[in-house]
Amino acid sequence: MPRMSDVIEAFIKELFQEGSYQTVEIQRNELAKYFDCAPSQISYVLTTRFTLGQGYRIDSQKGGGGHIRISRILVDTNAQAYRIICDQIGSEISKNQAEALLRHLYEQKHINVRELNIIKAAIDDQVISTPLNIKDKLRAKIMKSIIAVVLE
Amino acid sequence: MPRMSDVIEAFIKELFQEGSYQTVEIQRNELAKYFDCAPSQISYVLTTRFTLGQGYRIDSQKGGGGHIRISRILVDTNAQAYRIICDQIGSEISKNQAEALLRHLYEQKHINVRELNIIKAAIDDQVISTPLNIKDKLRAKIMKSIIAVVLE
DNA sequence: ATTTAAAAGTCAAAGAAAGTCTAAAAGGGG
DNA sequence: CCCCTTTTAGACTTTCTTTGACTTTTAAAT
Repeated sequence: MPRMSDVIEAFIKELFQEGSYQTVEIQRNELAKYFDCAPSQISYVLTTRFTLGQGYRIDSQKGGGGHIRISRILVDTNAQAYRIICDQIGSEISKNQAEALLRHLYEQKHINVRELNIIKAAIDDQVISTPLNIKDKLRAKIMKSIIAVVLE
Repeated sequence: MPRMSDVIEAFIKELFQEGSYQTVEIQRNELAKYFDCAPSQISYVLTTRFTLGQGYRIDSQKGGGGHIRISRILVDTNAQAYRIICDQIGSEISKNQAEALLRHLYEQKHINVRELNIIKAAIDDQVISTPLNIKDKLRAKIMKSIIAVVLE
């Protein structure tokens, strides 16, 4: 059973593909009706899968004729990308968030598959598990260190 | 009576056979129900029989629609090389030893400069420094995990 | 201006997985 | 037979997803 959230995520990313838009507009209730889910699930997808670190910005308007606009952000320098990503990572980051971020770096062709796998291997949950439970902190540090290299 | 764990192990390995997949996805509760055992027994089988050293990587997702993905890495030729390197690494490795090893991998053209730098970034002393002083242990785990990828 | 209705936002509870930890049971070697 | 290791079971925890009730904002209608 595929997750609804994944389906919705894929659907929205499809919209970007078609005609290679930088911006996509949706109506939350419409989309919810289309997928037969709660409107707040659309919000959930947006906040977990279309974050700044993943290269998207959301803005929206309430009220009649309201809508949600999802924009792919353009970063012109690697330094800028680095800063945004570091902000997103913060002082700790879960496996999931980290992988979402890596997927984005891959999609943007900052890293290739092999590099993707190397990095995943480095931040793997089992690998960095320690007596103290500081996995997420550790992962954040490793990620930042590596990303500095790949955006060099 | 054959051990349940062995049966489950064989079953999962069967799945790899069918169609020669490199990756197999299971649902822990499903499988447990199928074999009429505790879900945690599935976990037990995975942690004892599908370790990195045995050439597998596990990766999972909790929550609705969650699953466990088991990937087979390292086919025979490289498996041997891998074991040798792992033995060399042991349960801990200093920064210097690690870098010597990486230099060697580089000279043997198993990794390129960029990959070398990525890996160095991951095992950097500052990066993996922890409250308890388990840097070298941590580094050993990270190295082993990454090397499995680069020998793939 | 005021009201109304049509959006989107928020938050918390319920649900659906997998993970962890420990105790008990079963095997196996000496 | 006894001790040590491996296996099995189960209770409890953590993480992620889904749902729904309630709130806020705003355009349109009166």
